[in-house]
Parts: sequence; C-alpha cells; structure tokens
Amino acid sequence: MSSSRQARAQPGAPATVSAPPGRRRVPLASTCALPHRCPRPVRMQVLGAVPFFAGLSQQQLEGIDKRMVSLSWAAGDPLFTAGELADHLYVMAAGQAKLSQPTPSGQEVVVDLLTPGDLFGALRILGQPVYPETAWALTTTCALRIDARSFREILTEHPQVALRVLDDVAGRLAQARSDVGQQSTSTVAQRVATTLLRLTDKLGQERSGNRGTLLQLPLSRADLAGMVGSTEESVSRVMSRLRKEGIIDSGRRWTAVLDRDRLAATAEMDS
Amino acid sequence: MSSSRQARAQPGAPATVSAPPGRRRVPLASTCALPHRCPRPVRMQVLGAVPFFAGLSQQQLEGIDKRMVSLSWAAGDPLFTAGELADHLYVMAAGQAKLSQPTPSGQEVVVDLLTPGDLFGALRILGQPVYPETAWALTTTCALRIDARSFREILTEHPQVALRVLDDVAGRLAQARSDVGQQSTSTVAQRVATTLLRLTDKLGQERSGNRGTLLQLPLSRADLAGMVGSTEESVSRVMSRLRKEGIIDSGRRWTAVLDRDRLAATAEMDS
DNA sequence: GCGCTTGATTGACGCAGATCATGGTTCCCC
DNA sequence: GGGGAACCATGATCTGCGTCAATCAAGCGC
Repeated sequence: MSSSRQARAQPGAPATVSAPPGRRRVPLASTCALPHRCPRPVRMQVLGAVPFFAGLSQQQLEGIDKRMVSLSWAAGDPLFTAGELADHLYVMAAGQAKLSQPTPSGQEVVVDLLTPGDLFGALRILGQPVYPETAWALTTTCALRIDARSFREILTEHPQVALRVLDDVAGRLAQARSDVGQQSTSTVAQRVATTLLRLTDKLGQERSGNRGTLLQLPLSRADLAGMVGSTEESVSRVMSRLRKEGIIDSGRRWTAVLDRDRLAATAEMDS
Repeated sequence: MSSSRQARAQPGAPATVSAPPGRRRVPLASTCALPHRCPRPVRMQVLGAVPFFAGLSQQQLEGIDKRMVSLSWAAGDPLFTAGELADHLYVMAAGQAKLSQPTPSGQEVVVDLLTPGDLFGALRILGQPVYPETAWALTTTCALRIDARSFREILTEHPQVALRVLDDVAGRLAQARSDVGQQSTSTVAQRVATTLLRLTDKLGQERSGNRGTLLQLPLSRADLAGMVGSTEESVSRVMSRLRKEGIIDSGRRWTAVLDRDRLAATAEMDS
C-alpha cells in the first residue's frame, strides 16, 4: 500500500471489499503513461496484430505502414469531431475511445466503443463527407491514421483485406440493428445489464484474490446512459440497486461484475 | 379507367381527394402482377442497374449472372427467416420487402426496407451463421440470389465492386446508428415524422393533379410501429393527428404526404 | 349484396422513467 | 492540505406512451 498511482490501480489491498466505505477507490490500470509517437517497430507490431491485416507478409505490412501515421491523445481529447471533414480512417493501437453521436436535442449517444485493433473513422467514402460522430479518448490513446484514398488503394490491392473489413462492418451493422431492437423493447435495467455483460466479455479482467471481474474502462454514469439510451439518473439508480443486491460493484468511473449469472438474469428479467 | 386492378392502382379518378370520406381507397400500384422467374435478358438488365455492378462489362455481368438464380415471392411471403442458416445473399430486382428482427419479447422491429438494387442477406460471412432477421415481401417481389462463397469470389475478382459494397454497408451502419440515437431522444411523433420524410424521399411518388406525395409502399400501422420502435396504437394516434392537421393523408396500408414542410417541422418540434 | 377477416381508430388507465432539485463523495490541482 | 470541480446518489414530481378494450371501416370471398 504505497501512495503511488499503481497501488490504487491494483486493489489487492485487504481493504473493505464488499463494504460500501471502500468502494470509491479507482482500480483502473492505464495502458500507457503519456502521449507519444510510436516508433517503427511498435507500429509494425500493431499492424501485425490487426485482424484485418492477418496473413499479409512483412513486406506488405511495411507497404501499408508507410502510408500510415501514428498519433496519440490524452484521455478526454477528441480524435476527431462530428461535422468535421471525414477523410481519414483510424486503427486503434492502444487505449480506448468512445464513438458518440450528438443528437439535435443536445444529448450524446454512445454508438460504439473502440479497443486496440478496431477500425473506425471515414468508413463511408461516398455520401456524407463529414464524420457523423465524435471519437473521444477514454484513456491515453494511440492510433494509426491513414487517408481514405490510400486505404482504398490497400483494399484494392488486397481483396482479402477488403473482405475482412466488410465482415467487420457488417458485424457492427448487425450489432447496431440489434441495439435498435433492444432499445424499444427492454427496460433501462435490462439494457444496463446487457451492456455490462457485453463489456465484461470484451474488456473484463479477473480481479486477483477476491472474485469479481473488473471492467478495464473508465465509464461514467453519463457514458453508460449514452450507451443504453437513458439518463444519468436512471442509470445511477439501476447501478445502485445492482450494487445493493451484490451483483456488481462500482464507483467513480469504474465498474466490476461480481455475479455474472444474476446479471444475466436481470438482463432478461421480465419485471 | 377500367375496372381492373390497374384502375385502383392509379388514383387519377376524380373521387374525393382531401375529404375524409374517400380516404380509404387503396392507391398503390403493384410493380409486377404475379410470381415469376425472370428470363435472362431481364436479369441482365437488373444486374446492369445494380449500383454495385456499375462499370462492369457486359461479359463480366454475364459471369456474375451465371452464379445467380432468380426467384420470386408473393406479398406476405418470407424470403428467408430469422434463425435460418445464412448462406445466401440477395439482390432485389423488383418489388419491396422489409427486414424485421424478432425480439425476445415477441415484438418485431423493422430494421430496414429493401427496394430494387438493394443487397441483403448473409452480409456477414464469418461469425453468426444464421440470419438475424426475417425478410418479408411487402409486394410481389423478385430477387436474384447468390451463395456466399460465389459472392466472395466476385468481390475478390472485382475490387471496385467490393469497395462499393463496403460503402453501402457502411452507409447502412451510419443509418442504423443514427436510428439508435433518435430512438432514445425523440418522441414517437418526431420519429414517425422523420421516418415518413425518409420514405417520402426514397419512395415518394407525386400524385398527379392534386398535390401530395404518395408513398409507394404498403405499410401497416404495425410496420410503421416496428420502424419507429413503438406500438400500433401510438402510431395510429400520431397519424390521426397529422391527418387532422392536413399534413398527411392515410388509410389502410397506405400513406401520402401533403405538406412536407410541416411534416419536417413536427420532426424536429420540441413539444 | 352479405358476412367475415384484417386493419385502423379512439378512450381510459397506469407505470417506467425523464426531469428537477439537493446533498454527499472523490479527486485533482494549486 | 484545502478549495473547487466533476461525479454520483436519491427523493419528489410529472408525463409520454404502453396496455387493455371496444368500435368501426375496408376489402375479400361467396
């Protein structure tokens, strides 16, 4: 139990685990410490790990790397903003970001979460020439950027890559459509539970010692509200209830799932 | 004006136009009369008109045509069903269909409308091996079908086609995401208005003589409810109000927009 | 023309959740 | 270490709209 940031990051300390008083400590570990520019070898490693580029030779990857530039942002910064001219694509290298769409009424709706390997940005070349959403860095973030024209060249040169990108986008489309369905037929509690389950599977990290899966992601109640299409207050109420029932544990911009089964139950509960 | 189906299809008759009593006549024209199998020349014409295949030579189109089979359905029939093994893609040739997703609670959510030239079906090859939604023919419908493997071959052989398909899917993704946003921030009236506007632009057909744009699409209140994520009754109330205010005209499975501007106003009205 | 089916309309009622308001924590930064 | 900002919690109130139910009109088959 030192006083450094790391101590807080790993909640191995024997402090209160289920008792409310100790609930507020921030248990999130940050992936990288400071904004930086990735050196060439790191970039190649990132590219090699991107699913889209699987199967390409080292030389082909280098050809792609030449057309990309690596950038980084601090937590809270926008990678790009809704309404901006959309002429670049991004590949997430490290960190996390949220894609949120501003609505006419001023609210923000979180339409996607981005983790390393994800492709986002100006996916649609024709049609709307501006980004429909803003990408906010949730943590310190590093991403590779490529201009749309070069990206199309790559896809033309490597049809398998194009097919994989198509699969990925089609998958996101299916996801978005199932979201639309959920929104209108489920209660807020169900939607929160569903979202937490999805996040657990994607970003969950087992907590050593005591049980529970920590969501490695700094989400505020407002972010969560944006993801389930509700308000901060309603989400807060749901989270409070789940916490009282011992299903989750949560605090300031962090959440842990204690009882996955009961969370799944509330996700499809009728009441 | 004979007494055949065509007579009803073209509402040029002097009958009551804006007066409520005459409101119920069905003014929709059907694209084709009976289920059939398209002959080769027709199919080539269809393929040539599909945006994805623009720019391909006659010979290339024939190569594609060889791998496709043309099928047709009567209004109300399913082209494929949610949960079925998803191994085919479809290109709409004539008619209209709706893509609707069943939710756990039994409701149906309409996630997309399909018109000639649209690509749908097993867009996602990897991952989920079943269709997530059912495609219902709204009118007599003719579509070309291709198996997923052949489609991937085509995309590999013609990178430009792959890029266009990607653009299309990305566009649908953007649409779906903006829908998610709308659902949670707008009222039912606003969503109905927005949906009607979109349909007007896509499928509107000016009514000769009197003003007003007829939606060339047999949508029931239930269908509309599925599109805006609401219920039949709520949609009916909204439609009644809009009709009383002279903004639209509607009846049994048909709708016409009389005053586009005021409809747009209600779409972004605060109250 | 006559009944039957499907789709649309309208009313009454109740509740989930949005909104408004207040106070308590946690954390950050000077 | 202290002040301020961001975040979270929770109560009170109000309302849009989902639900249940009854009626009516249109279209179709006979």
